[in-house]
This record gives sequence, structure tokens and C-alpha cells, in this order.
Amino acid sequence: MPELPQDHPPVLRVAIDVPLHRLFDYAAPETIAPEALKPGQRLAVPFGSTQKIAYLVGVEEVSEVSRKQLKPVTRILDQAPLLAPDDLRLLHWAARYYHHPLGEVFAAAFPVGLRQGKAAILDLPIRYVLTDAGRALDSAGLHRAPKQKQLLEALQNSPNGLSEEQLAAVENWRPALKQLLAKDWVKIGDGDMPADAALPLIKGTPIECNPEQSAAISEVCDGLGRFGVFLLEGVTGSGKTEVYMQIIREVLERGQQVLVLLPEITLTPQLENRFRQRFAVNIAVSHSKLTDTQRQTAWLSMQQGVCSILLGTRSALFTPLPRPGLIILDEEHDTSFKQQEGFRFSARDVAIVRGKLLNIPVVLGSATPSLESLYNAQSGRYRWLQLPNRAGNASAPRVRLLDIRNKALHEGISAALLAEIRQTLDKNEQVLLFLNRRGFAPTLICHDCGWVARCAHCDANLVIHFREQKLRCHHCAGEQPIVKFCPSCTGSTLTPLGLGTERVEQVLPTLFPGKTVIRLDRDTTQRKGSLEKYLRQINEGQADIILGTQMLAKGHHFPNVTLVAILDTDSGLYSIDFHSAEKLAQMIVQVIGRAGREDKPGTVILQTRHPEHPLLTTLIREGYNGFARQALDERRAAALPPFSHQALLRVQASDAFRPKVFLEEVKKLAGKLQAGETLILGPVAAPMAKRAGLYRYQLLFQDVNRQALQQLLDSLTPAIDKMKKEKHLRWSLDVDPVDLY
DNA sequence: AGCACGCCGACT
DNA sequence: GTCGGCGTGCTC
Repeated sequence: MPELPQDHPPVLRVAIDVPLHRLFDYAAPETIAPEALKPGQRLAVPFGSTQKIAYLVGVEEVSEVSRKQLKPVTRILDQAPLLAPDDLRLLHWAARYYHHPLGEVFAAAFPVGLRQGKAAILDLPIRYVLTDAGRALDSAGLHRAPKQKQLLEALQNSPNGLSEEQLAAVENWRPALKQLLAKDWVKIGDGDMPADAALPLIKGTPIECNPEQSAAISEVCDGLGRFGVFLLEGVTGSGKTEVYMQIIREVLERGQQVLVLLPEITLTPQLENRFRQRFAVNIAVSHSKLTDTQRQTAWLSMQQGVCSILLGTRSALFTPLPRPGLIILDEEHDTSFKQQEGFRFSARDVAIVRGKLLNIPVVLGSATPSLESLYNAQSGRYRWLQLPNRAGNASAPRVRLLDIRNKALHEGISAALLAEIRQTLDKNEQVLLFLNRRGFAPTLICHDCGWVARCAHCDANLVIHFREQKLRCHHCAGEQPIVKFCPSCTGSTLTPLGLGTERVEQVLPTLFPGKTVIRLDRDTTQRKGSLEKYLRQINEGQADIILGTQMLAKGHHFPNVTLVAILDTDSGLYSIDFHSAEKLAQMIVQVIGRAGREDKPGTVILQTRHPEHPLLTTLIREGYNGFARQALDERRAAALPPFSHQALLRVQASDAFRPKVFLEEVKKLAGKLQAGETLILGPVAAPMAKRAGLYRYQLLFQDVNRQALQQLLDSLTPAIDKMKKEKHLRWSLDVDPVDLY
């Protein structure tokens, strides 16, 4: 028993999940040996009048707080830290870089249950496995019972067995499984899920690769075991997934784990299935549609090394990896990798820092890389791997700008486009229409007096939702029934103005009688599984016209679509946010990737009133890389990111004047504090000056020198915290903002 | 963020 | 008389 110095029991410095830029000290329990205390352990502590979960940051000799003010820790929750030292380093780095309270950063790294103090016990769901008889059975004999045959084959492909959740991939699986159980071909698996080391790794056969794919695979594989960032730029259909899988195979053969991060909407079961067909290892999945328990299971199964692959979204980034081998971040340009509230981290940027700390490669994949990543690739900081060719025989679609100046539009569709759609439908091929606005119409206007239905809480018009007969604000929870008479002049000529997906959906059947229309937007895909259902219907040919918002463009494949049109191309052309050109170009290229597969060449039509706009003409003439070159030149000339670094300080309050006054004070203070020459722009009203009843202002900091900006923010944030004492106001700092709204 | 303390308006 | 509104301040 080591000696416990009673006069100087150690001080435990902890981070707590509260929005305070400060740590708290506690007295260590007298019965515990100091060696048993390691940073990262979760503790239960008294905090104010409640109990909270705390994360041990360090064991100190002394505290700035007097000894008798230190409360004792209630309980130590983890015998050993759940996070490795490198991951703790990562959290410290992120808290500093994003100027976010360490306790909240720690909280973001843990699943909800562990955040609340639940025991870190891996509770695996029950699995069904084949009996010897079931394993020996030829599934062909079950052709009269297709569900049973499907389940049996799935189980024969999964030596580890399958959970109920996985079996649910077969519709109405329960009765069929009951039969298999009754026939003694299937039993409930006993004991733990077998550890991966004991398993064969691969079962599917790799697809043969073209030279570019092979080159990419071997470059990354040569880099395994040390840090490096690879930008894998592959046009749609160039076989990026196959490249990922063959690299992953190598990592698995080294006995290491792989973290695959995907944007929220792309996380389709298709990708998971491809992985499960190829690899026999245990695969964990984590995204927002799962329950907290399921996500905790995924986290712990990686943490304990039971699974070797994790497919997850942004929040899965911090999952512990005892045998880290590789991080892949697919669709790296996607802005859903940036958390937009609270701890505003970029999963892409933090993934790179994590790769560096773990000394493993990071692969960023995209058909339309962000300008930041392209710049890093061009300047040699990242290795640039390009897959310029579509795999197989697929030919690139024809892209055309359709000038709609002075052209009559029928519900947003020009006569020329109408004719193209008819032709395509006549050939029994599918049409995809994009309109980036949901609802029926974005405005309800009175013909007599010009009154417009506006949200009482936001600087925004109310959007008409025809089916529900509601006027709804897309920026807050506000909604009301559609008014029949003008509240201003009592006139009855209220007219919907503008276009939404719902309105186009209504008119399409009259334009194309007998054709089936499927609308895909946030309103039609809210229910769990409905997006998957629609996607299946589309690919089974049960739809002629697919109409939707941008969510359609992301990662879904529609092999029978040969005509794609963007109805409202121009809406992204002239925006105050300099990111919008990049986002529009990425969207257009992603859309182009939806058209034409295999033997059927596709056509893409962009309706525009600005057919000479350089963004559009360059994009079409020279492709995404031509656009990117031009856009980077413009960014360089204007000293915008990636040629400078930004941070956006947002303030909101229910009082209309306070935010501006407050930010003016901050600006004055920042001018005094700074030693360098950080540009301070503003304060200006946020593009939507009032939202959900709160008035919003912002102040933009910009500097070519990241260090200087970082230092200014370091000294400024505590000062802001003190100033805030004059209440009634909330502020947040967004480092590297991707959305200036 | 919670939560308690505190000081002014309409209720049994 | 007091129940409760949410403004203010604190959390080792």
C-alpha cells in the first residue's frame, strides 16, 4: 500500500459539461491511491446543488481555491480511462482551437449514456447463428419459402451471426426466422461476439481496378503506419468505394481498425451492405437515426476492439480506437461535417489532427473537393490522388445551359425543358428535377395592397404548405392556418408567389398524364425509412419523374435517370456569402453525376437567366477543376479563405439594440488587445437580422496569420465572458465558419 | 446550462 | 398573509 500524504491529498482538476471556460478542482477520495487516478476517467462530483459527471483532466499538488473550499469527489466511475492519451490530447487541442469549454468538448466525445454516468459495459444485442445443420444446408432447397431462404443465406454469409436489427433488412423477417428456429437450423448465439482477430477478414472478391484506382490504393497502402493526408478526387462512378475497400482490407490484415466518416444523408444502407458483403469482421454503425443505446454499443464495441470498422457521421469522430489504422472521410466537401451549434468543430479538420496524433493516414474523398482541400493538395501538404475516369463504360453526361430570359415558365418549367422531359418519358426513362425550395410557394401576397405573409418572429416570409393548409416559417417553429382574406385590406385576391417542390409536384401530373411523380424533400422523408422506401421505388422503376431538393443530389444513384434539370440554378449565383459559389458548383457537379449510367448517356439541363455567368460557363467548359482554379484565384485576390483564416462572433438577444452595442464594445476592446493586424469586420446585422424572436448581429475576424488570429481570440474570449455580465444576450464563436448566416 | 436566492404582483 | 413570476449570480 503506497503512502498517502494526509496533509496534502492530491487535487483533482476536472472538466464539467457546462458552458464555462474554466476547470474545477476537487479533493481526491482519501482511500484512493494517486496512481489509480488517470486523466480521462469519469467521476461523479457535487456541483452547486446537484451532482454532475466530471472528466478528470489532471492530478495536481495545489489548487488556486483554498483547501477547505474543495469538495470531495462522490465516486470514481471508470477504473481506467475510456479514452487513450492521444485522444485526450485531441480534445484539449479542439477546445483550444475552437475556443469551446473543455467539459463540453469531452461531452461531445462520449455517447449520451456515458455522458450521464452509465457504466461502460458493452451490452451486445442477441445474435442469431446457424446450427451445424443450418450451416450444411443448401439454401436452394428453400425456394418455396423465399423469406427463409433469404435469412438463411444472410446467416451463412455472417459467421458471427446477425442481430435482430440486421435481420430486419429482410421485410417481415420474424415469422420466417421462427420457422428456421423451429427447424433447428438457427439458434440464439451464446457468449460474446467473437473478437475480430479470430475471424477470416475478407469474404467478397475485390473488383478489378483500373490503373488510377490501383495507383491510389498502393499509394495509401504504402503510407499505412504513419501520418499523411490523401485527397482522393474521384468523379462520380469512378469507383472510390472500391478504392476504400481495398485499402481497408490492408488495414484489417494488419489487425487494425478503420474509422469511416460520412455525411448525414449519405449514410445509406447500401454502403453498409457493400462493406458487410466484403468484410467478415464486425462492423459498427453510428448515426443520428439510431437510438442512444445503439450508438453507445457502437462506441463501446470499437473502444473494446470487438469491431474493426466503424461507419459513422460527424459525432463518431471521437470514438476510441485501441488499434487505430486509418481514417476515411468521404464526401469531404460536405458542410454537414461542420457542427453548426454549440461545439462548432469541423469533423474534417479534427480528423486530420487526430490522424496526426495517432500517426495514421487520413483519406479525404470527394468528386468535388472543398477549395481548402484542393489548395492543400496543390501546395503539396496533401497527397493528391485522382480518379478521372468513370469505371465501366459509363459516358459523361451532356450538360447544357438553358437560357430562360424572356421565356414564359409554366410552374418554373420552360417550354424547351418541357419538350425534353416529354421525349425522355416517351423513351420510358426517368427524369430528375431539382428545385431547392420545399413547400408550395415561398410567398403569399395580396394583389390589392401588396401585403405579404411574414413571420412574426423572423425576418422571413411564411412559406405556403398547401396540403396541410398552413403558412409555415422555415426558420422557427412558427405556423398558422392559411388566411383567406388579406389581414391588411380585407381583399380576397391572396396569391401564392414563387415556386416550391409541393407546387411543382401538383402540376406535373396535368403536364404528363399517366406518369408517376415522387417528391423527395424534408417534408416527404421525415418518417424513418421513408427515404429508403422512395429510393427503392425509384430504382425499381415505379417512378417516372423524381422531384426534390438538394438532398437528392447527395450520394444516391438512379441508374435509369437520363435527364436531370435544375429549375432554379440562379438562386445560388448571387449571394453575400462567398462560400455559395463553391456550394453551387459542387451541387451542380453532384447533380451531373446522377445522370446517365452504363449504356445510357445522360443529359443535364440548367435553367438560368445568367447563361454568361463565369461560374456556369467555366464549370461546363472546364469542369469542376476549372471552376476551382478560377474560384481559388478569386479567393487569393480577395485574401479570403483558404488564403486567410476567419472566426465569426455571433450575438443574439431579444432586445433589438443590445447586440450591436455589445459587438461595438467587443470591437473596441479587440482593437486594444491585438498586437497584429487582424481585420475586424462589422458589427453587421446577420443576414437574417431577426430569427425566432431574437435579434442577431455578428463580427467577423480575419487574418492571413492563423497564429495571430488565434492569439487575439485567446485573450478576447475571457474578456467577452466578463462583459456578458450585463446579461440578456448570448454569444458564440465560430472558428472557420462555413456558413456566414 | 441548471439551480437557488430574492424581491414585487394576484390569489386562497 | 403567501404562492410564484423570472432577474441575478454562482458553481471547485
